[in-house]
Amino acid sequence: MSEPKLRLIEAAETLFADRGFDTVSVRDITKLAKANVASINYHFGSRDGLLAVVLTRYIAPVNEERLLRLDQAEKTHGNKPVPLEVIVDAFARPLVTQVRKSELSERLFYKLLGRSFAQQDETLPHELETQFRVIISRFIRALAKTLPGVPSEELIWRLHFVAGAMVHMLTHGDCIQHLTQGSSGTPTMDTTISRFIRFSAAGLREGLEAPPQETKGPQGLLFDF
Amino acid sequence: MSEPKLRLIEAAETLFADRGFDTVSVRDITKLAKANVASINYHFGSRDGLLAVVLTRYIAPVNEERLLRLDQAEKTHGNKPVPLEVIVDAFARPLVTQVRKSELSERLFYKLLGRSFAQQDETLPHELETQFRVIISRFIRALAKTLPGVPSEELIWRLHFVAGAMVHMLTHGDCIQHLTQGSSGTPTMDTTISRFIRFSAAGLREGLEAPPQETKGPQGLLFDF
DNA sequence: GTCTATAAAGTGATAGAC
DNA sequence: GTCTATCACTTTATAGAC
Repeated sequence: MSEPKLRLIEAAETLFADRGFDTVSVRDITKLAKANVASINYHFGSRDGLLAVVLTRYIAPVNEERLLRLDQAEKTHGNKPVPLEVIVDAFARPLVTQVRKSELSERLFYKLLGRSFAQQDETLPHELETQFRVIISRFIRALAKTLPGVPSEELIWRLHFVAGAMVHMLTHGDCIQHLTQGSSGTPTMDTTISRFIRFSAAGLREGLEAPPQETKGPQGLLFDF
Repeated sequence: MSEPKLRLIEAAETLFADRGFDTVSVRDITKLAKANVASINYHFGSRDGLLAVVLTRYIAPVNEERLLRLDQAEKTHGNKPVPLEVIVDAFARPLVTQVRKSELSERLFYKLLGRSFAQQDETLPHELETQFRVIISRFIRALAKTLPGVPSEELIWRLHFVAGAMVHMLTHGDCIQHLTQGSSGTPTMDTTISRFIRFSAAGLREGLEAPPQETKGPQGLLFDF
């Protein structure tokens, strides 16, 4: 990847994260990247071409890592169901690991991904739409194994509630952090994700009796939230 | 309110709900409303003036009803803590009651409110920003009474997870409904809200032991989810 | 209140020189 | 690959006739 091309991508990421995908112009991006106005069309064909690159760049690795972690968790647990906390962890943890591989600040990275996950219209590259379908069906399958009594329609809704909570955490995280700050120093995304996992797992588990002693083994051990 | 002015508002609601707040032009709106291009500036001063009206029109009543329902619930429960399901119901149920008072279709109404709740930048009218702050602190207070062991920082995050799940339910409800449909007829928003309430209450309750007999009275009775 | 015409600025994209 | 100049179009807003 040529250096100016990368500069355009990074400028676009910054502006899209900050102001949304619709209100940033080609001129805004080229100005921030100190490139000339024609460069976006030269390198990406169009503004939409650049947007597709930006949308895909971090989400694709996150989605890959989600599937990898879920596979790994299922291998670890043999034919026993994977604990809900582990499933949600596989869903959310890749955000934290991928932010470290990026050049963006934590704040911008999370905003960008939050906006991308919330995206629904035809702007979304076909590749990502497919990925999301795979992710959903794959995680639903894992959830169904852990929660055999819950109908799949119910599971689908619950997974989307989890996804919604995650998107909101990403897009509003800085405001919320600002609201709560002062009480206990600077919370990092790690503690936030822990909160998120505990909340989501409890919501997913809803309706089940508190795990009695005999099922506590597979569900409660080896897990330190 | 003059009739053409109302037509402009309703056209704007339809288009904003469908395509978002940024990509709809004054011309799109006046065309759909069969009004003159200058009419928006005449009636609302500017495009932003109309947007502020649209944003406030349904959210303000929803927020008022939220507070009313929560007050009512606390009165009903005397000095006992309000069950989590009742608190979440007060938070979400106004969506269903207000959709009936609107002229919009259910689908558009929910999309519009979802987009409005997700809004965060300076576009948000100052009045709404204040309302949201009141709502959050009021519901946090109620939650703190029901969950005395949970630190307020944790409660704030959990309430925002609930809000995020709600926004996602509103904005993606039609897609999700489409995904799950076929298995059990046409789910209405009422059943979806029930799912949402059960999920959210369980997430909020996380960490507490399953309510033993002596606390089951105030928490479990008179409630039919 | 309604309408046309138009101002003033911004938009994405491209031709063509270097 | 880079850059300027420019095209064709859209944007919000407004002046001024009716």
